[in-house]
Amino acid sequence: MKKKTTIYDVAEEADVSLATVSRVINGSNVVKKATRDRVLEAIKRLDFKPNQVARGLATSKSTTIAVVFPQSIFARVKDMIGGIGDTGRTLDYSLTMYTTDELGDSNPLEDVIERVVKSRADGVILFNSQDIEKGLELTKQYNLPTAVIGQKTSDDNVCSVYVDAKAIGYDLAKNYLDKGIDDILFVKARQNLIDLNSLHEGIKEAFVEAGKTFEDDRVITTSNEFEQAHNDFANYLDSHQTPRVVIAGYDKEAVAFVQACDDKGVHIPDDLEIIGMVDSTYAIISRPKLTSVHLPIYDMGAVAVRMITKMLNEEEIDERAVCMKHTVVKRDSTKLL
Amino acid sequence: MKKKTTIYDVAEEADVSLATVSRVINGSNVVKKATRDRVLEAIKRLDFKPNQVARGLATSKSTTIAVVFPQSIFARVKDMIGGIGDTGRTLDYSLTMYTTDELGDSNPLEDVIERVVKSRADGVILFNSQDIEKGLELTKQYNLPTAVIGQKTSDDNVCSVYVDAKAIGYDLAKNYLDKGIDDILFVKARQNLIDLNSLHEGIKEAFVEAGKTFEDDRVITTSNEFEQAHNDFANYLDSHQTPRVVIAGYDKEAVAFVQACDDKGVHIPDDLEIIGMVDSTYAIISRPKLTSVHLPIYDMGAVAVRMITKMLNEEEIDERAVCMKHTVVKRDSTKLL
DNA sequence: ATGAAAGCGCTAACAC
DNA sequence: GTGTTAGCGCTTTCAT
Repeated sequence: MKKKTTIYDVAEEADVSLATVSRVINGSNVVKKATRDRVLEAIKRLDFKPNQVARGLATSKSTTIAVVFPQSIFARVKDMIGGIGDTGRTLDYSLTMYTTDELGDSNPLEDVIERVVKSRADGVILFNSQDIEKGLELTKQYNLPTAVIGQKTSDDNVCSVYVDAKAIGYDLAKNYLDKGIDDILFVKARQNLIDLNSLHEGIKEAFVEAGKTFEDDRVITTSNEFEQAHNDFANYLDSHQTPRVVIAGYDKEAVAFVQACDDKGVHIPDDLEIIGMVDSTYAIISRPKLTSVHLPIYDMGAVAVRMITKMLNEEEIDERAVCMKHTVVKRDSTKLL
Repeated sequence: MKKKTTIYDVAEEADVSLATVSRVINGSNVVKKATRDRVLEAIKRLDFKPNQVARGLATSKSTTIAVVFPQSIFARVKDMIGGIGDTGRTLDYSLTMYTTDELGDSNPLEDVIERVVKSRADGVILFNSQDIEKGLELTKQYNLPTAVIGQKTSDDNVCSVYVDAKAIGYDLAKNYLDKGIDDILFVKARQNLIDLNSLHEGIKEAFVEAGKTFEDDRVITTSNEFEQAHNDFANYLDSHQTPRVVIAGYDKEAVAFVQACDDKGVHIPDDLEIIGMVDSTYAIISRPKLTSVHLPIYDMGAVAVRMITKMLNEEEIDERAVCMKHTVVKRDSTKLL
């Protein structure tokens, strides 16, 4: 294992001091052109790659952002990974990946954040989840710049990117209420991109405005596991009157509901209309194709990274909680929308 | 922003030298119990977190493994991320995430590896892809321990985890050939977990053994984009005789084919049998449910990390290319399997 | 415009 | 057992 070439080697090769080499690689413009060229050439000749670790120690910055993922989210966020990855690369930040598991028992968010702190990441990206509050407390305590995806929050050290979940719920419910339909079922499934509690609030609000109430028994909470969800829905349909409209927290569960309807001979969209969320491949695969709330996933990831870097560079931040625009993509599972 | 507490602070607080503190946090067993306790207490009192960056500089190790992902893979590997994440955590390695895009043009693997080298990761995990050879050349050149997922390779500095794609192709084809069916179509789609070229080889081999040849026009290459694939298949069915068996490189494409059949009134599995790969949620969502080749995704991720750490610690490695067992999960899209 | 030297926070010889 | 000290590879004053 041949030793890595260091800044000293380059300095010697170019016959300058290491300070000058440092200046060149950091783009300082005080270096004379001739000298700079000589250094650049030496760098090339020796295939020198500055050691980020040493640089990190010297500057007390790691140019690293930690991304903490609920493991389950991967299936639905490939585009977001794209946004995060591309932006990190563009801004020259490394991304360290931390996973938390579904239930958060064996590897709670708090432990993960401890790790992040030890790693000296400059900032961290968190996803909306049950235990995010505890996480935010910790990042505040460590003064760790934080971006939250999927939930509106802000603080001294935290920014967020989210979609207006309340409006989604409100608009959807109001649309049907206006048409005299109040027979709505809300399928709550674990979801880290849309704050389902707010969405629930929105539905309730629309009902109140219409002089009605959205009862708690119009909410069904289910598993993220397809067959399990499918089962739950089949049971539901067996034991309840078929609702007229289903608002599902995530496309996958919407598809499960569609299939349960299919099994029971409930026709979509004539007997029942259903709306999914996220607008993932599941929405397109479904038969009938799913009407779904589209989220600007890629951009949300990109914005999250950008916000963190702004906090790090103490750039002006006009909005610490950025609301991204969602759109409802109408397909074949609705007709009165 | 209050300054982080360092090993010096702890040393002072505990009234020992920093060397002793270092010994304590590194679990050296030469420290007297009383001293150790005093140090431990000071660490707790000051909430000291050793700086991994400084440690990395001092040891010339980053205890970091870089994971390079084709961005597209995320949707299908959440379990693998689980395996990688859990194992990394257990072994106390950080994981740095690098994404490459679909086409590899704007962010070629080579550039990513340059970044990895700069970051001083101890090792790197790569996925099977078109341009992996160039990547391996580079990691060899930099003497960077590498684990490849999804393709059999090995070298001085590289290990791999893979499934026997050739056997998958061979077994599947042979099964039908033995039953007198040679009307097989192979759907090739981009896939980073199974080496589709080897799979193709396997099919060919079974044909040769049966005294036949598997013609090149029995292979259809398609997009990873669902609607596009669906379209391609619809066109195919319109312009060709309907095959008896379809082997699809990935479940999503298999589902697209199923729907194309559905549109044309081709009955599955009576008229046409179809087999998917990976055994993802798509296989279960499909109607009829898809027979699919199941991969031990989580374990593949875990093994990849473990192999790298073995290389790093110069542990004995009995097998540098580990073949994982796949299984065929029979569901409703086949009947003669 | 360039060099010398003092850190950044930690590990690991080497002393005692 | 514990302390002293020399690095690890780089950035950044401060001189020159």
